[in-house]
This record gives sequence, structure tokens and C-alpha cells, in this order.
Amino acid sequence: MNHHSYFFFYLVVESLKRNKPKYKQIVDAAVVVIAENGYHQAQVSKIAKQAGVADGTIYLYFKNKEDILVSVFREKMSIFVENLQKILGADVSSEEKLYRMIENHFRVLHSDHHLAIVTQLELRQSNKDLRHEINNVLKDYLALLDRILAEGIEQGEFEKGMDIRLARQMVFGTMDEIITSWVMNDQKYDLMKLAPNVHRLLMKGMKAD
Amino acid sequence: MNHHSYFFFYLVVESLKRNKPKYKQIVDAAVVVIAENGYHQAQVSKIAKQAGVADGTIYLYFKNKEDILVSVFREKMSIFVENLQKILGADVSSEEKLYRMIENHFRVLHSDHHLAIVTQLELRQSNKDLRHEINNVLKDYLALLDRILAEGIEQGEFEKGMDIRLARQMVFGTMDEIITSWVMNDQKYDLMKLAPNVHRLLMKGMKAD
Amino acid sequence: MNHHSYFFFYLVVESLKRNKPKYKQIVDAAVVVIAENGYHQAQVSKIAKQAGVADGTIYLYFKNKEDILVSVFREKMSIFVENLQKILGADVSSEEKLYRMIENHFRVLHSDHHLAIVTQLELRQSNKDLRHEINNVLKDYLALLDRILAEGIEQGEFEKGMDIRLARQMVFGTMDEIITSWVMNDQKYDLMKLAPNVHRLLMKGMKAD
Amino acid sequence: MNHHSYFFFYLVVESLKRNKPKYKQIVDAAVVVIAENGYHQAQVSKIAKQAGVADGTIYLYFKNKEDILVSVFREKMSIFVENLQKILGADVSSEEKLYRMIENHFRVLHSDHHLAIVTQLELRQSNKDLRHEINNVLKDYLALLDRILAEGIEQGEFEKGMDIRLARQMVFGTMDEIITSWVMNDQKYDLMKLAPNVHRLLMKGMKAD
DNA sequence: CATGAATGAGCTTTCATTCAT
DNA sequence: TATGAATGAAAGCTCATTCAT
Repeated sequence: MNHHSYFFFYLVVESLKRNKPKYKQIVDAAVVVIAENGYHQAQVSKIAKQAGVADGTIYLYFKNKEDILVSVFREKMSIFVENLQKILGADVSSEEKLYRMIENHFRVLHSDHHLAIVTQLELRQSNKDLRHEINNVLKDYLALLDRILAEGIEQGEFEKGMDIRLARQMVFGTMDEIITSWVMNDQKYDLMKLAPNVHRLLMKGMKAD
Repeated sequence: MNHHSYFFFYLVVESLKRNKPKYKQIVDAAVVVIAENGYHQAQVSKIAKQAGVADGTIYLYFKNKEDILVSVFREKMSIFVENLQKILGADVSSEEKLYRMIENHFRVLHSDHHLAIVTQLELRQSNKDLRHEINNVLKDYLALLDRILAEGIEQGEFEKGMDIRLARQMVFGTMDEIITSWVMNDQKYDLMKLAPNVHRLLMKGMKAD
Repeated sequence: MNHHSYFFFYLVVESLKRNKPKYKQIVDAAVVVIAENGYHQAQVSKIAKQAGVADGTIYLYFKNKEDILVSVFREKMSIFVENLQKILGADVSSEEKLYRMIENHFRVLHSDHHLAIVTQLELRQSNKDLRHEINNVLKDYLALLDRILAEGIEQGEFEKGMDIRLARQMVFGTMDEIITSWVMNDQKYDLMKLAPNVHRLLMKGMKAD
Repeated sequence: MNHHSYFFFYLVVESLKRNKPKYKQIVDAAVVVIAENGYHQAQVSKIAKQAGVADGTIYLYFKNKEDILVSVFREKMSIFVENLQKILGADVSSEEKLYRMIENHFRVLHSDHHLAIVTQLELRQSNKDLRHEINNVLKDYLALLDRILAEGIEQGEFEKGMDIRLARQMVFGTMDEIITSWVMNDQKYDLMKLAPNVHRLLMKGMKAD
């Protein structure tokens, strides 16, 4: 490679970097590395290499390794939260909002296999401290789910005396278990197609009419 | 040795091991150590000390550390499976069987705080391989749940077209999420009291009548 | 460039540097940072920040970090040397000159706590190379001490057959040990008051008359 | 090497090890490694290799690296202390005791070049915490020196009004400076021969009679 | 002259597992 | 069977120095 081609190569690489600030670059690299190597094999050096930066550069943007992992969760979770906020703002029934939530939850993970592996399998191997951090991030999401449920009760769509915490745990626990199974089965079947049935089960339960 | 004789040899050795008091001693010690120190602080040497044996002795009964952990899960899961088998044999409706399953699941973990911490929080930090192993153990339990669901459909108690896999994931995911939340909240409230409501939600869903 | 022209070039560059305010700024910043944070916590970035310059600027004035530290020692040592030169020029006995030297040595460090910490404790943590450099700087000072001793012998004030090197090591070793103890005791007592006794001990020894 | 010769080789190595318990083995290895590589290049792995043990074995005998270094100082210092205790017990004048102390101090370091390098140059590069530890160890030694001085005053051998702390600092500072210079000059001259002159200087001072 | 973002080499310590007794 | 001393691989983080701007 002569020094001209090096120069242009440099420009391309640089503009890629500039368009994706290093912070995002590293977070995205972490998702890929964790998904492909597993949580315990996701060394900082691997993440750095994947991000195209030096090991030390990581520490200009993150306090420590745990900080990277929490950031991964926070950054990606914000996709769910933002979508859910839009759904909440829509002028539709609570039942429809719940449906859209399930559908959104499934779609985001369906469309990003790496992310699905990371959130459903890998990040759960983190230690208790990190898991508490992750739970804090989750709280925002679950608070929005609670709002759907509360509004549904208010509008008479959902069972009047329903325990919101239990209902939330049923909705989230169900979605989570279904997605984890799907990931552990190597994402063989079409997750999206399950949404209507899941929604129906949650709304009307298992009892025959 | 062909694979048949290997299989029988395996069965004999396994049953011998499990009858030996030290095997159980070590498994029980592992539960205590993991519950009190957390998964990542549960070194083999700590388990050995708690069991009152030398480090090396562990390896006379277990192939490696992962083998201890899988054994913990298998031994303890058998309590759930045995109870559930009794429930299945009872002459009651499928709905009642489901209720008893939930009640049993909650009760076992409610009555053994160490076990609850280990199964809901600590063992989930294990790596993918171990979690696949654990899932295999779980399968027996979930197969029994599937039988309740299939019988319920057959007898017209549960929705005819219901997807059994989804329903199973809803039931298990809901129970699991509820128990995990309870453990993470330091087991502050009475888990047992939730069983009727959980059962009602799973049966009739959230929709107002 | 032959070694003569190199030598003069060196002199010019050196004198240019030392007149530049930033050079002194950085040396003074280094003293403060080392005294307050300790040798091993005195990162180049901290010194730069304390001096109010960018990290990179340091390298316009110093070859590397070691060069800063040697410069600190050289700059500060020159105070001792200059004072000692004045003392040597005074028209007093050698014994009096020795007294004034001790008194000066104590006074300079007594009046600059930061400097005392840096020279007695922190700079001694440097590696062998740097300590050899520091010793070179010290040589000028010790050479002046040797002159006091030689003159004293010549004038019949000091013991005729006295080994000058040993005597120098006794004088310097004694002063150094006393000051280091004083610094390690957090400079609790009055160093200056010790000068007469130290002088007396060095002159007449411990033996009872 | 056939397995017989391996066996005998093994016996020899083992008996060497057994005669020198691992603790001492490691301390001695540390002295050699520090002397030959310098304090900052004395990695735990090098010490382990020199001691003929695995890295991990170090940590069966020492809390951490600092613990090795403190132990080096403590173990070696005890030679000085034990010798000095014998000297104190001798039925000779205080002046003679002082002489023997100097002679002993010089001899121990003169006879172990590695140790001389380690105590005079390398260990002084340790951080403040370690140096405080080292100072604690030194205190025992200096306390014995103080006893010689106090007894000398009592018996009218040493100057009546003499400040013991100052005198101790003169004696130790002088010895220390002389030895350090000798080490920095690559131990070129005969340290032992200096003892009488040093003693004379300390006793009678520099002043001409 | 001055900047400061980026670099990347380097090392202590833990702990699952082995194996001579 | 049981022991427990010994092993040795493996990784997060710091910071002196550079160099494009």
C-alpha cells in the first residue's frame, strides 16, 4: 500500500469513527463480542479490538469493565423504553397498547440476534452488583408497563381488583421466558408470529370460555 | 465397552455415589456456601470446608466444579418433581392441579431461603454450558406441567386451541419472575399468599369480564 | 557536529530553557505534586495540570519524566550550593563554616516543607538510574563540604590525619538522617534548634572529656 | 533421563527443599532477584522461578508481594539484631560495644553483596507504606543502639549531656551513608578496614586535639 | 509553541485441579 | 478412600509518551 492509498484508507476509517463516536463504537463492539464469545470470554482486549481502539482508550470512556456492561444494557434498553413511550402516547385501547408492547419487545430482539443473546443469556451471568444495576435500568421499562395496566383498570378494560405487580410480573415473566426459550433453541422458529397468541393468553387466560 | 454397558456402568456408579453420605454432604454444603457467599465466591475449597472434607475428596464424588452445581440443581429439583408427580396422581380437576403446582412451587422455595437464593439468583450466573445442563434437569419438571395442560385441554377445562408450549412458558415464566422478585426484595412479603391470585390471573387473564 | 559544538549548543539550549517561565513553572509544579501525592502518585498529567499546561507541553521542556525529577533536584540543590559558596567565602574559621553549613542545610528544608518531603522521602523512591543522576548533582555540594574539611585540616583546626571522605560521609550522613527522621515525624519539633548540638557532636564526638 | 534417574534427582531436589523450608527459600530468592534485577524489576514470577516454586506457591506463604519484601527485611535485619544483642551482653566498655556494632554492621553487609544492594539501594525505592513497615523493623535495632549510648553515659564514658537521639542518628546516619557510598561505588574498596576510623571519628569528632 | 486524545506494554493474584502420600 | 500442598494459566487497568491538529 503506498502512502496515498494509506491516506485515503485512513480518511475512510476516520470518518467511520467520527460518525460513530467512540462511546457508541465500544458499546456496539461489546454486544458483538459478548454475543459471540460469551460473557466470561468477553475480555476488555477483545472488545477494544472489535471496536478498533486500543485497550486504554476504553478507559477514557468507561470507568471499568462493569461500566461497559451496564452501558450496553442501558443503551439498548433505551430502545425498548422509547418505543414503549410512543406506544403509550397512541390513541388506542389499553389492550391494544399491551399488544403493541409485546410485539415491540419481540421485534427488537428478533431483529438483533446478537442483542437477544446478550440480554437473555449472557448478561444474566453478571455478578449481583451488576444485576442490581441492570434491574435499575429495567425499572423504567416496567414502570411504563405498570402505566398501561393502571390505565386499563381505570378504563374498565382490565379486571378491576387486579394486583398490578402480579400482572406486571406475569406479562414480563411470560415474555422473558418465551424469548429465552427461543434464544436457547437457537432462534429456530419465528418469534414474531407468537405475539398474538401470547397477547390472547395474557388477556383471557387459559380457561376455556 | 460398548455404549450399553457404559450406560449401565454409569447408572450403578451414579446410584452408588448418591447413596454415599458424603455425596449428599457435599451437595448440601454447596447450597449453603453458594447462598451465603454468592456464586462467584463459592470456591471449591469453601464447599469442602463446609462439608467437612478435604478439597481433593470433592473430586472423588464429582467430575469437576460444574458437576457439583448441576448436582445441586438436580438433587433439589427432584423435590419439585416428586411433589408434582403426587399432584398429578390426585383425583382433582386440572385447574386444581395447576393451583397445587403453583402452591407447591412457592412453598418449597418459601420454606428454604438458601435454596431460593441459589436457584433464583446464584445459579443463573453460571455459564451457558451449565445453564444448558440445568435446563435439561428442568425438562422433567416442565414435562409434568405439560401433562397438566394437555389433560386440561382434553377434559375441556382449558382453551381448546391453546398452544401448550406457550402456556407452559407463561405459567413457568410467571412463577419464576414472581419468585425472583420476591427473593430480590429480600423475601420481605408472604409469597404463599400470592398463590390464589397468580392462579386466577393465569386461568382467567387480565381482561375484565 | 563535533563534541565541542555540541557542548556549546547544549549550554545555549539549557540556558534558554531555564529562563523560560514554563520550565520553572513545571519544576515548581512537580515539587508540589510529589510532596502532596507522593512519588508514585505524581503522574505527568498531574504535574501538567498543576503547572497549568497540557501534558504534551511537558515534553517540549523535558526529555521524559525522569528529566523532570532530576531537574527538580538540580534546581533546588542549587539553593544549597549557592548558599554554601557564600559561606565558604566568609572570613571565618572552618569550624564556623561547618556550623553555618549545617545551619543553612537545616534552614532551607525547615522553611520549605514540600521540598523537605520531596528530597528526604519521595525522590528516594526513584530507580537506580535516577538516583545516580541525583548523586551527580549532589557531588557539587559535597565537593564544597570537602573544601571546608580540607581547609580545616590545613589550618590545624581539624584532626590532621582525618580521612576526608569518611568525615564528609559522617557530616552528610548525620545531617541527612536527622532531617529524614524529622520529616518522618511529621516535622513536629524544631529542626533549627538542633544545629548547635549536631555541630558539637560532629566536632568533639561522643566521648566524655 | 530415565525414570530412575528422575527419581533420584527428585529426591535430591526435595531434600534441598525440605532442609530449607519454602518460606526461607522464597525470602532468599527475593534477595537475589531484587539485587540482580532491581526493586522495580523484581516481579513475583521471577522470585518464584528463582525459588524453584510456582507463582501460586508464593501466596501460600505470603499475603502479597509487599509481605515478601517486608519479610526480606525482617528476616535479614534479625541477623543484625541478634548479633547486636550478643554484643550488648559482652563484658566490655560501651566504647568497645559501639566499635563491635559498627564492625558487625559492616561485616554482615560486606559478606553478602546481594543483601547490601537490597538494603542500601533497592528496598528504599519501596512506597511509603512499605517504608514505614521497614522502619518499624529498624526500631528494634536502633533501640539496642540507644542502650549502648545510655549505658555509656551512665558509666561516664560518653559525654554526660549528650542528646541520645541525635547521637543515635549520627551513628546510624554515618554508617548508612558510608555503606551506601560503598555500594554505589560497586563495593570497590574494603569496607571492613574503615571501621576503626569510623569509630574514632564518632568518638572523638573531627576537631584537632 | 501548545494541545490532549489515543496508544499499548506490563504484572499481581486467584482458584480449579492434581497427585504423592 | 482421603488428604492438602502445590500448581500455573489468565486478565483488568494505568500512565508515560506521541503526534495530528
